[in-house]
Amino acid sequence: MSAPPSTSSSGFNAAAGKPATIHDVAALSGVAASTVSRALSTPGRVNFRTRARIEAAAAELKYIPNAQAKALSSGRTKAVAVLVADITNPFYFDIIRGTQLQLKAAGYTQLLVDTEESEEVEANSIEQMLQTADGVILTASRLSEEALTLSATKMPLVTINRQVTGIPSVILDTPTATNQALDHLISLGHSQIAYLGGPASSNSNIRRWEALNAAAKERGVEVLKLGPFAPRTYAGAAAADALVHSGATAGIVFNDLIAIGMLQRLQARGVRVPQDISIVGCDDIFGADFCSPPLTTVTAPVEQAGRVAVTMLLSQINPTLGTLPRQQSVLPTHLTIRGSTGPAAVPS
Amino acid sequence: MSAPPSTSSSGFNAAAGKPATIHDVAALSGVAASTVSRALSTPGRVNFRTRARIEAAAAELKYIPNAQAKALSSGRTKAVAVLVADITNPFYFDIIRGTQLQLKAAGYTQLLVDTEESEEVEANSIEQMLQTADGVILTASRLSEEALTLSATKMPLVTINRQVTGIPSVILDTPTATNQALDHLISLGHSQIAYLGGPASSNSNIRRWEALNAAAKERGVEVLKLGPFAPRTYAGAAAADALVHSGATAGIVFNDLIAIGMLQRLQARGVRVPQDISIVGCDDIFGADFCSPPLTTVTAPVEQAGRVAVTMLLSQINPTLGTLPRQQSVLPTHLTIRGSTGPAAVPS
DNA sequence: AACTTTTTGACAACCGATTGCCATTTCTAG
DNA sequence: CTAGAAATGGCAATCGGTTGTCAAAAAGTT
Repeated sequence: MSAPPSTSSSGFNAAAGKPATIHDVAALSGVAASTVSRALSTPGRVNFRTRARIEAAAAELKYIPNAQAKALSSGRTKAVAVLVADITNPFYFDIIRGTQLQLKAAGYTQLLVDTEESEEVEANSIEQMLQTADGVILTASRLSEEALTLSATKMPLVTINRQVTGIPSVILDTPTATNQALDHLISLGHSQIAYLGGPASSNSNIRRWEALNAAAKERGVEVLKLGPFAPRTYAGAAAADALVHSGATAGIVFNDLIAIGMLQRLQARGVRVPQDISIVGCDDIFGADFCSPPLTTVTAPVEQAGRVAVTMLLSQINPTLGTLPRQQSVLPTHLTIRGSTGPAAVPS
Repeated sequence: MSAPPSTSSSGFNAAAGKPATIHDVAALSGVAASTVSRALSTPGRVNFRTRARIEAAAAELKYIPNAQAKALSSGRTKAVAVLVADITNPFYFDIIRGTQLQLKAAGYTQLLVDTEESEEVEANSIEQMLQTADGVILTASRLSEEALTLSATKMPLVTINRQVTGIPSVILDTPTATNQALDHLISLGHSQIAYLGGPASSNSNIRRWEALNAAAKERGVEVLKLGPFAPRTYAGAAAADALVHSGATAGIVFNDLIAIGMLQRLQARGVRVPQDISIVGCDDIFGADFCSPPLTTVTAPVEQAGRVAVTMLLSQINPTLGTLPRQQSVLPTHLTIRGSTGPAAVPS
């Protein structure tokens, strides 16, 4: 049957350059629009032969379902928002990479949102995403427990590095490895150790310091707390100066960004690493392995954290698979020893 | 007036936990839904007092317009897709950062898409985005000129580092600075110079090599072409070996990723940089300043490229402002000299 | 005061799907 | 051969807005 150039009411093919709609497909295959919808989504709901016809028509017209219309009528957007505090930070890039990969594999779109380290922007973004996304992944949330719990009742939510009862979360277990770092330094003979802290509002920072402090007490050494420092390389200068001034021979740093900045500053000041001072970073970001000296750091599976978060979120969004969605996932970390740590300087 | 607990037809307030709609706002302020729509979008179209009432009602109900519905009826999604070839590459992160910042400032959402270095995935993604986004930014497109031109007729498009007549583009003028790099090396006494190329399908790679080759001829030196190498640090090992084997005393490398990988490999092999071999990178990515030795490289305003691309795209999407949208924007780059280049080794 | 011009707001038709409900048709079984 | 179940496809309402059209109201003119 060749298509007659019908001058009838509404042309069923995309005469204009406009993309084909479900109605075009319906017209071409001689069924109702609803049937097309069912054929394409509910496999068993439509006759085998009919479906074949419809699929052929869809292919011919290069039909691509309109995401907006789909979202409006179904309530599902097939999009997930990933909120990061600061897109400038390489740490988040690894997370984004992980979420992107996993979301794409599941056919979801990633909405990247920068909350600019602001609690307010974060809250607004979540509110906004309520309608725009099927779920949200919060990396290093600044929100209060109450606010988070409330948000979690409104939509699927997964946090990374933020633990709140009742909210699924992915935790990078850095405290454990930070304690390893402490042991590492102690075994190298260090006794004056400092912790160079990150933002006061950072949950990871608090957890890490508490674990470190407790571990230090256990081992009978004292750990000095310095900071807070902004999680940027340039803050490393201040951190380095503070460390030198404190008299400690080793520093455990909130993250690699600051640690790398410290390395540069120490070098500029003529302080040798690790001969004069040892430095331990955290995260093992891009660059930690090739800075000078290569950074001893706590390696965390950051990208994997992003992937796991997506998996948990999706199982929350589509609870079909019988398996109960995991509520929590703790990812192990480990200490990677490179060149920035060494034996404590012998007091001359 | 206190709100009576009316049992009338449809409750106008969000009795359930559902977000308020335009109808709720309309009911609460006693006007039609269309009036609410106009009050909120077309400022002068609605009476001052009425608008105030509506805005108050909207605020009270915490009304947030539904993005999907808006998109469906208006045809505009307020979203822009940014296609990157490989989200793993730090280079793209700088672009993403730039686009994110600028898009957010304009109230647009960024849809991040990884095309996995595949022409097909890229083509599909564009097709998909036709309905989902108001415009697309293509970073380092792999598509043919015809395909690009065709796509550009269907929706607003801006390319980065890809020049096709008729399509607005942002070009990072690396060739010019690469030639500076050549002069730099020549002035240091190098005469055996190699270009370590990137992916054969990369447009930047081709442009850069052509410029370099032409410049070399002008200056009467010979530049050897090696590669292609994948734009990854691990490819640096092969690149380094190839460079050493070639006998050249200096290498101009496709990008910093490879260059940094080379630095590591050369160090492992005991080849000193810059004493034995000089290396020039490209892009000045995160890490180029603190690797060992710090990398001499072509600094490109990558983040700015992202921002400019967004600006150009938006002026294409909203041609209101009278000014003609710029068709092309060439961003200057410069050579940043650090520690990886030095005088040519005197043949012993 | 009568008439024209401008504002302002409501009605209703989309946008492109999904989905509950119902009418056929087909298959199975009694 | 027919009643009843299962499979199949269509109608129409709905999602939450936008926007063209038009009537009513307000303002301005003479």
